[in-house]
Amino acid sequence: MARSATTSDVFNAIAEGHRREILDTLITGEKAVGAIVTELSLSQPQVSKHLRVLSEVGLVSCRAEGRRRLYRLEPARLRPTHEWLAKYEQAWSGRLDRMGGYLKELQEQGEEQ
Amino acid sequence: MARSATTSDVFNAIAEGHRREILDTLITGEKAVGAIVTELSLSQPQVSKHLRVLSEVGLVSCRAEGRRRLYRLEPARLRPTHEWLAKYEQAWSGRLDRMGGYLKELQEQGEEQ
DNA sequence: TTGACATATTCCGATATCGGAATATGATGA
DNA sequence: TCATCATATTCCGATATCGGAATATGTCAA
Repeated sequence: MARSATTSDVFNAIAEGHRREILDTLITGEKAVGAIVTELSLSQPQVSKHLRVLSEVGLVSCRAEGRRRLYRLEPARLRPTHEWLAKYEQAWSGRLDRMGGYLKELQEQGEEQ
Repeated sequence: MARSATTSDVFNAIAEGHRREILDTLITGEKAVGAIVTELSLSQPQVSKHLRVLSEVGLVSCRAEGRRRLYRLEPARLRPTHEWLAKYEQAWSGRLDRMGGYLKELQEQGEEQ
């Protein structure tokens, strides 16, 4: 066996720096491929390939507008990753009153607004 | 050029499932290599190699006790990753009212229970 | 239809990865 | 010292990865 496919899970998808930059770029809203190419100074095929990976993992979605394709962030897909990390937040913030606590926080965050 | 080294940053280090399991295992406290091997049913060299990667990235530290080596979590190293994700939390929790209707859906899911 | 534009795909080479098997290192206790 | 336990390292093969170059697909406008 060898390494697991990047295309199969979010953790691997965001392990790539350029892909993270692309996601960062999409925070402000939908963008065409060309816009990303310009903004990040990457090659067009490079961007298309990264977008494909992000798309397969569900981190972005795409709609066609004329001959352009607009990609949009799907931030909800990052939630499990964020929750995985949240467990450790407890550890570094010093609150060690065990699990259960972080679940409440997540819940509160959801209701918060 | 090819892919960037796993050993060089936290994102790549935690992209591997087994390494995440090892970190999860260490949440409760220091553990010897053998204990991890038993707990996760991985081979000993496999665990040692993953620990090496985690160690090089600073996600774990190590101290010797007799002939055993006790590894300990260094959760602070996860903080930048957590912060990178936190930006997106805004997006899925609905505070970015620039985003469309799917945010409301997520919001409802959060309040739902 | 044709040509220009926007994006996606394919082919490729160099390199990294993971896991297994075997072996090396290192500490302990008899 | 020697045998044993605990861990680390090396060598290896199969496979995935990223980026570049070239090319294919698809859409518009004249």
